[in-house]
Amino acid sequence: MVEPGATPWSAPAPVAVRQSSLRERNLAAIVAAVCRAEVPPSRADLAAELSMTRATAGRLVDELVAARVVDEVDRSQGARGRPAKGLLPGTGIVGLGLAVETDRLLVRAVDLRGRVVGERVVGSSAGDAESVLDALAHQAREVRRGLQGRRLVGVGVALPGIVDDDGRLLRAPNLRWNDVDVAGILASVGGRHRVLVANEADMAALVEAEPRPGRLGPWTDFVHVSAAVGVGGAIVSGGRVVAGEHGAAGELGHVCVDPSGPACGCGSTGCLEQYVGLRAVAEVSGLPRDRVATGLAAGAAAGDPRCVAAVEQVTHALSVALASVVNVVGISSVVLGGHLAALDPATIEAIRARLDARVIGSRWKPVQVTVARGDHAAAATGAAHRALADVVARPATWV
Amino acid sequence: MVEPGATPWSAPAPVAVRQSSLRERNLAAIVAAVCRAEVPPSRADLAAELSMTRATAGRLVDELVAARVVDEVDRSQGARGRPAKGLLPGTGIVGLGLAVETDRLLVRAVDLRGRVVGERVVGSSAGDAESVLDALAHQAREVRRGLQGRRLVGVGVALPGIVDDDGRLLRAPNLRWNDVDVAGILASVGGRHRVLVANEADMAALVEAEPRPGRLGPWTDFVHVSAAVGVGGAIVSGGRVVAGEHGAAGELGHVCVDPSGPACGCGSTGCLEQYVGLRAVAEVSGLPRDRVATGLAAGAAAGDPRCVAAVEQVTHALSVALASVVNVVGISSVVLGGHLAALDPATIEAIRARLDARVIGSRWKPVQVTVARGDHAAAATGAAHRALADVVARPATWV
DNA sequence: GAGATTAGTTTGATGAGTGAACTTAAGTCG
DNA sequence: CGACTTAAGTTCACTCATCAAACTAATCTC
Repeated sequence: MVEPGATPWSAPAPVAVRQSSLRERNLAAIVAAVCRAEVPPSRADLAAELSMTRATAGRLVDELVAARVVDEVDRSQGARGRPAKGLLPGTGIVGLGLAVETDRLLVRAVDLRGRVVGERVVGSSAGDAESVLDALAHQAREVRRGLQGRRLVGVGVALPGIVDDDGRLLRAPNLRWNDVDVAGILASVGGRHRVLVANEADMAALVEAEPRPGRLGPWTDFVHVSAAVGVGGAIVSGGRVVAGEHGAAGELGHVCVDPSGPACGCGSTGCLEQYVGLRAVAEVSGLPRDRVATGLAAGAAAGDPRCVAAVEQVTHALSVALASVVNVVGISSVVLGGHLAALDPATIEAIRARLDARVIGSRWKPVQVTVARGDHAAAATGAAHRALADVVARPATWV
Repeated sequence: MVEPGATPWSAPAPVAVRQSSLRERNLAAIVAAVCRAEVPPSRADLAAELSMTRATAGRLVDELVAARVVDEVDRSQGARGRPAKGLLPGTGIVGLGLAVETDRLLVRAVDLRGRVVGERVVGSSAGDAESVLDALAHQAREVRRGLQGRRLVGVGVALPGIVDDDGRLLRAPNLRWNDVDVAGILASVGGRHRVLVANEADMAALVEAEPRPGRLGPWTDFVHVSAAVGVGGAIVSGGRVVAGEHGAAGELGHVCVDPSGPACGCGSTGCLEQYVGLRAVAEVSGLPRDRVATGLAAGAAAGDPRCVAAVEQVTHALSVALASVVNVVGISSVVLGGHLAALDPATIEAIRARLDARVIGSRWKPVQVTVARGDHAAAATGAAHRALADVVARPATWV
């Protein structure tokens, strides 16, 4: 996953900054502050928080209001002095999120406040990439038509596979797609906007990190496991999804649990996916695939021996694989998503305890394990957030 | 490892930027450009490269020259026009790097050009932390005394253990130290400068990424394995060492190779360290510990069955453990250091090939495996670089 | 030695933020 | 009810870093 502005982190700017960069920077600071605020701040609040003068804050906010990136609302409360006008992320700015899942196509339009302002979900007829993506594009255009004068600022696409920097899907085993130019095929949906393509696990993790655009959730550093037929993952550090060289970071499904374990489609043996993927869990537990999420914990609680065995297998494999991950990336919170989000608290605690035993740093900071918030369209929401992230990061281009 | 203050320019600034930030930023851009240049650039070269005007470049360079952060040199070559004055990183700026190893204490003074301008190596009498660190501080003061008017800008300390953000060594199994306030004990060495403490693997990786301060080496994204009695590691992305929440990232030694393997001191089982650490390799190969680096490859080549077995064990364990790491962090280059740097090319290739088979992204980007440059004081050099990094990142505070 | 060429410097203009004074729109209190 | 207090927002002159362009300096070429 590539960052919006792509000037990496804090690297010494490769090129000089000029006066206009100052303004861009401060516009971004204001948008970020408005997005993360719990209550709508006034211009004066922003000036104090960002240690700029009221004059500057006022001028910049005026520009943002004109561009509809922030909205003014009445904040009539019985305070002394001239009443402040509260500022909120603009509802006139929306991002479009698209997702291809193994059996569904999703489109979501989300505004800067994180509200869903348009949605479509359709079952996908398995088929070749071109026709499935055409169907998706059609749905997206329908959602776009319903936006009623709101400003579309970008399109994100979440895919269950490995994606390169140019928006090409290199490989999606569970879709049986190889080397598909997704960004190119969907370009028409974005109009003049770039179509941002990324792995669904990264997109889902984005929502976990930022439940609303520009507003960090309770977790800013965690490893996100998103389990379905395939097991993916993402590493989030400081509220940002960590990319690998080719956006290939976070392939948790292929961390080795046991080198003498079963062969995996990836060419290796004993991969995590072979223990906790939907296919494996369904087989061991005897549950049909679409009942695993809802039925596994209940089955185990009821004493069904196959369900108990499946839960034990999941617990064991996750604790081994995640311990390696936590030791390597030094991030000690884990969020479980997909069908793993339905595990019961006792199992979660068992995983946590076994992880603690294997993690070298747990003595100073115990490992935390939680489950993802239940959003049936996390990846699509994340894709929309991804599109909106550009406005939050560089509002100057939208003013 | 924590970044030097660095207000990231690209991340949403938590606070407004003002005119002076512009200057700070552009000073940093110039220093970075001077450091990474292959030939000493002129003011005009810098202006062109950074797309600022010659006027601006000239003024900022003048300030840096006055502060001795960059030096002017004659660049008399038969070119037309007024001869340019070349610019090089200043030799008047030095960082001090300290390292505690299991049997040695090292101190190195390095200038901004990456030249060693002072060094001391002494054997360490095993002892309690306080007395060992006092001895180290004494050596450091001696080196500092020999700096002859150069400006000391910081002190870095490399330690074989886990370190927290405040410069406390939490745990160093191979030194048998626990919870030592290293930064506090060594504060006198730094004078008014902060003492920057980090894991030796991170410091060594820094030198691999940046052979000279501010100048990236051939690898900017890699996983660095530093093997000795303990096995540590560091993840370098974009030329920067990735920190975990508590600088605990990169604990490669405790990635699980086989959950049913031997117990490890960390409380887990089958950790990489139990297969490729100096202790394990010495035992399997029958070589004395201090001969492992030099004798292992030779022994295996000569057909010694114990050495062959040791090499096979190392090959197997590294390929399993590193595959997980590469899949998780999405970085496909691996640099082997410590006694692993002495493995012969055939073994390196065998590790590479087995890794390729296990890495999900290898189809698009084959895994690369190389060995570290042989620097007997990599950690101390890295610590000195770490101290100098602050000048490169924020020269304005030194002007 | 005149001319060409490029490095570096000087000078005034521009744009963005600062500080302080000013205006506006409430609530408070006699 | 009207004067006073309080705080938000606005205006305006000022500062500072960069830009643009003219100018000076030093060397090579012919």
